[in-house]
Amino acid sequence: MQSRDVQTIRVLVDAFPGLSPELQKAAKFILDHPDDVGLNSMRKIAGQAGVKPATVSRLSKALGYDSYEQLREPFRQALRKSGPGFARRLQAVQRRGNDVSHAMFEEMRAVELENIAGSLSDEQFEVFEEAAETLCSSRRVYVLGLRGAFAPAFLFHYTHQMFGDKCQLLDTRAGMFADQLRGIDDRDALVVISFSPYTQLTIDAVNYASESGVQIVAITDNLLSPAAHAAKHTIVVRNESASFYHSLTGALAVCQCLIALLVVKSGRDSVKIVREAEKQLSRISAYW
Amino acid sequence: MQSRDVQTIRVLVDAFPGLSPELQKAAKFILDHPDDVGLNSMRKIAGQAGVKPATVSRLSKALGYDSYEQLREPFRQALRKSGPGFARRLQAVQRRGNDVSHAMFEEMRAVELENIAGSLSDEQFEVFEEAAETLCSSRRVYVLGLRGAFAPAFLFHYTHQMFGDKCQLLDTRAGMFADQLRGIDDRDALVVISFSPYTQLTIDAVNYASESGVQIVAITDNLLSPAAHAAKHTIVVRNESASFYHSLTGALAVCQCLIALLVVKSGRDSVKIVREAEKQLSRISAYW
DNA sequence: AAACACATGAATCATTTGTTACATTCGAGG
DNA sequence: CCTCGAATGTAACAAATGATTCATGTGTTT
Repeated sequence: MQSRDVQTIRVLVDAFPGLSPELQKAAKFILDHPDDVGLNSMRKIAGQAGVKPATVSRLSKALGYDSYEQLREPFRQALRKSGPGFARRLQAVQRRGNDVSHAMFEEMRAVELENIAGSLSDEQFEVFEEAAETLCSSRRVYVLGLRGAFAPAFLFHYTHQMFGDKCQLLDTRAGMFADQLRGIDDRDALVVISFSPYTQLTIDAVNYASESGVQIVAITDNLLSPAAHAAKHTIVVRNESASFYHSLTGALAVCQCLIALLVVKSGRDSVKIVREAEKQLSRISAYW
Repeated sequence: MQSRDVQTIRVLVDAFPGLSPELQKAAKFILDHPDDVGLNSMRKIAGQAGVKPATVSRLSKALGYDSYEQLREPFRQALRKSGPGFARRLQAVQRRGNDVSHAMFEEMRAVELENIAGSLSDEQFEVFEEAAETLCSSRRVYVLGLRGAFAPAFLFHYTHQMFGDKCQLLDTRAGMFADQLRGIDDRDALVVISFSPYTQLTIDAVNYASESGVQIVAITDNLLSPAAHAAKHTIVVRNESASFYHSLTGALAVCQCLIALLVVKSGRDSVKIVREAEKQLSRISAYW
């Protein structure tokens, strides 16, 4: 499962038959250990391949590259998990002279795809799992998201409320914010969604909740976020944007995902939930 | 995000509060760009982090490592796609009986990626473009989304309001719904977000707006949707879900994209908008 | 205000890295 | 046998890297 899509590999295979024995030895090692090429120095590669450093240098030229660095670069890019976003961004900026809107459109799509992939990455699955566990076993679940983060917070609450009544959405309406937190303790959980620049009120609420022993699930943009400081579980969301404000697509996806895991853990039947909800709603003629 | 399971990251987060400002700057960069740490030299890291090379060296010691190489090693291991990292990943997945959860997690990611790609498809770009044009030239922009669709509707309004004051979010609070639509005519536009099963109230509002000659931009799941019936522009959103309720990720992405195009069309400077908004917010100490 | 600890920056050092010029080896053809 | 030429090894070089030392700032305590 290595980096097979490096174009250098094709160059290597094609040129292989015409190479001298020592160069072939070096080439074979590179084909067998592409990851090492991206990570180690030329001398290390040469050592592991049982070849002199100069041979690797010569191989680079023999393949048509100017230097070992040129041969190495594609392998390093392939190692990156967060794709070549920067290069693509630069390209998009350059094209902005021609068709501003369409270039931006394409860039936004690419960025949003990376936001999703980055936010729902396998590395974070365990955190999702544990967070869902915590939320499942807690008495009440409070949800807090202000400003832009209110959108995913709202959806979390709205969806959670469809299969359970222990979720409460915190908001600032009518200045009743603090009242909503009264009586919370370590049997409760708080889902806080906050991104830089962090809202003071959110941080205050998190600190208060933390002092009350509440289990906190932070959905934020950074492990060092003040929202994550007192959190038991921190889900890091990617919120890059091609426009002027942070994207909240990743946060929304995370919320939906968390809810889905929560439903599974609670042992509820998903289909049944929808049925019930729709039946109740149609009774009050909410549907078309 | 990226390779989170590097134990160094925990060390970094734990030690962070006790670090000096410059060391924190370096530490933050490492947390934000773990891949780069594995790939680039200390001097490159320092340069990108806006810090002197010596600072990164000092950071290594401050964290308890003997050298930068020691701090770097875990990141390099995490980058390898084969080798010990792969085994560890498998182990993590196999642990406990969370196969079901993990399978669902992976499916959700895949589905959400398709939702984004499908909603922000090239075929729809023209509709985006024209819709943005309509919204840009209209007197007022009303936004309507009920139930789950309220999340993207809210974000649309919230973001729009940052660079213009002609946007109004329609909601059902206090039963004042109809009052908000009073006085609209063909100089106004309505962004309606609605998915099956369509809320009756939404459809009623669309019909009323349509009779008033309002330009309607429909963000919905189907060209035949009742919300799209009277619409001038219809953006079709993909809202597949691996769980029990429709995904709204695509709708949110669409809203963000629409706003971005709107900003471009209005000729406003994106950076300036953010500056102004942040300045105003920090003045009322909303930030941390 | 003085003294102090500490953080930061600049400069320096030894080491490592990639390249290249040169020497050596090896095999084929006269 | 010798020579030529390519392939390979060796060594030397400049550039870059990481660490360390020293000097300068910066804020705090007495």
